[in-house]
Amino acid sequence: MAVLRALKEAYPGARTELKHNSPFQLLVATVLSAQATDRSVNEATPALFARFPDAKALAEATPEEVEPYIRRIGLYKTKAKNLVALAQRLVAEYGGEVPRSKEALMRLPGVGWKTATVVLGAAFGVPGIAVDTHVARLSRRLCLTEAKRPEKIGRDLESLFPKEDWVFVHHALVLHGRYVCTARRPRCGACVLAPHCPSREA
DNA sequence: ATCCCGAGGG
DNA sequence: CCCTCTGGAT
Repeated sequence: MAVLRALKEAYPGARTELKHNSPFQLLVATVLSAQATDRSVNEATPALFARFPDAKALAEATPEEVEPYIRRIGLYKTKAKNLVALAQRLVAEYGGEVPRSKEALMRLPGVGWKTATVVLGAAFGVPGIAVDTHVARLSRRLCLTEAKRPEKIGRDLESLFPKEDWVFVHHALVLHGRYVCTARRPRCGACVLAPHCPSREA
């Protein structure tokens, strides 16, 4: 598929830009990234992970202790409460490790379908195309789907690309959405996908 | 459908 | 000022 070839050339080895040193840290960073820029998350997590390096450390904290580290990310009260509860459940139910099934991940507070799919792919190499605001927007513009629900968009995309490329496609579309096919003023003149895009602007 | 929410861009 | 940012829970 032409879109896949263009993405591979433009974003070779695309992967998450969220700073992390373990599956636990990736899970926390991904929860924090909801409705936030990865930049704001990456500015907060070094200090957060220095103070709470693993699930055990975070499980012993209170939400009020966590809030100052993540306040500038936004939605901080909900996220602080979710992260502490999440860490406590990792310790209580999974020996402090991150579970490797989507069902188990989605039972954790603050973790929905998108976050679970991202963590499985990025941390454990489980194939899947997570659909966030960028992937949804680009899929619409490229007319790769007509669906609106993220799970359905994901299934449509997975039917279009080889399974071994699913995780790459997710990250490449996110990067392309972040830097080129932006929500407000897409830079169609600099877009490697423009030849294949029905929505391109002159 | 609504709420959570700070920060940067246009 | 308004829109957007790798959403999830109610």
